[in-house]
Amino acid sequence: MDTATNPDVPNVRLRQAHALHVHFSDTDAIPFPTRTVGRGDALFSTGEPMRSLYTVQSGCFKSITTYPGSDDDSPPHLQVTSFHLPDETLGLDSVCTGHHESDAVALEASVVRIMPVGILEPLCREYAAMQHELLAIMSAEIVRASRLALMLGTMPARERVAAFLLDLSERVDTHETPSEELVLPMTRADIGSYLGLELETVGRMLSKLHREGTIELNGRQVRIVDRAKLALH
Amino acid sequence: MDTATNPDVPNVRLRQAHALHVHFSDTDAIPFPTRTVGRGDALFSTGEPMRSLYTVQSGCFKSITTYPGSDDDSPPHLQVTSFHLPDETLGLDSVCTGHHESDAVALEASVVRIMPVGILEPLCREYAAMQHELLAIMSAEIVRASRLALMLGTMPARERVAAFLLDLSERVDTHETPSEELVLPMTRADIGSYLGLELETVGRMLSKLHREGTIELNGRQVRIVDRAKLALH
DNA sequence: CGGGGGGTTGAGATGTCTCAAGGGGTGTGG
DNA sequence: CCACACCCCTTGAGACATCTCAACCCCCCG
Repeated sequence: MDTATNPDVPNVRLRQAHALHVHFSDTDAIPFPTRTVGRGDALFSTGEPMRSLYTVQSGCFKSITTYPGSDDDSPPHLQVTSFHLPDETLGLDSVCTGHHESDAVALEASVVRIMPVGILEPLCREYAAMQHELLAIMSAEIVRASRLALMLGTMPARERVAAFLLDLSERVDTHETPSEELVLPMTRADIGSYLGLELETVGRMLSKLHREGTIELNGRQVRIVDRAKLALH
Repeated sequence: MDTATNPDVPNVRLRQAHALHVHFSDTDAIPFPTRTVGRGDALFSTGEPMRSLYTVQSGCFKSITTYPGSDDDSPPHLQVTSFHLPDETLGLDSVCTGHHESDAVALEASVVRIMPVGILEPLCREYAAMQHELLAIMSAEIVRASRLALMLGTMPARERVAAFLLDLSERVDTHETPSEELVLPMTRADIGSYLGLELETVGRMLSKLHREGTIELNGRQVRIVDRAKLALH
């Protein structure tokens, strides 16, 4: 069942073992409809019945999970659980209950491809490769979420921010080589929520990395100067 | 695609929306082989090729994820990413790469049912309900991992321990009603690793809950006295 | 020109970690 | 049967990282 070698399943494209993002290569040919979402608008919201899976074509999204406050009047916990760049799939957390378990909000004007489940599941039953792809995507998502949990559980703030930058830079690469130049589409608060830090802490760590010469920093513009040092702590 | 109402998919059994654990009800009838694992032994280890999925029949496992240390000589990060009680499924993180991404270690003498993927995938293609179950289980796992990440990112130590106890008590219930009495099969260090805390902190929080009368505590024996108060912080 | 969102930086409060000591089981070998 | 070692757990005290609160800046937009 090795996706790299199994001749029965040639179409799973793992972007990078590291980044753990995949997309449906088979579906590229199928003329699924698209939808445009404005900055700050929700593609879907928690509790809505799931109708489709979505693949980002352009733009960027954040997924927000709500956890009911311990008591009724206390504010519920909120957290950004993932960011979704082009070619990545949204909505996988909803398969188990049939309802979305998170909000998907566009960080900028974005376009998604809509893959209705009514079409997807029969397709999967018919084509082994397709079924395997869907399973692989979901499995990758499990690993991704576990990695995040691990990071939140074990790494200090500085390493979290560094790892975040590295992960992002590897995911935005359109060519084979990761790009050193990136523009963060999200706020410090979004990053902090994702990393389990306060926005001030995120800012401080970015500033520190800047002062040390590991990155260049200008608002949301980041340039990775010393990738090795970034990975090395 | 609502698992509760869709007549095409009657067999998904969600134990509780909260616990987010499911099992293959269809496969109960199939005489899959079993395997016995001794306390402390690994059911599988990171990097091994995946051959099967496993369902716990009796006993308990922990999944350990390894994250390579930032530099080569520093010790790698380790974290317990989940515990697996009877009826729960192990090995789902390996579908994407075809290799196990974690170690599964028995916390006590345990028995698992072995479901070879070579049998499982064709089965899924043939039976819509089966396919849907597998997808639902994996999706549930995504939500579970995201919840864990959320908890690690936002909750203070005390709430983490409380949530852990509640989650466990809901998962061990063999009857309809959650049991107030539970025996923790794992060490404080295991719990701490899972919750992103040090073992001393876990112990202190348990002691504090005990002093407040929220739980009774005697080593690994826990009795939930005031479930409401436990949930309420 | 005023307002609001996003970002930076500082200083004190606080929660968790670290280090350390000691107690209770259990298994093993003398 | 005892002695010892080892593992697990508990508790304390100080160190440290991050959070909290606050002030200020910039920029964009109405």
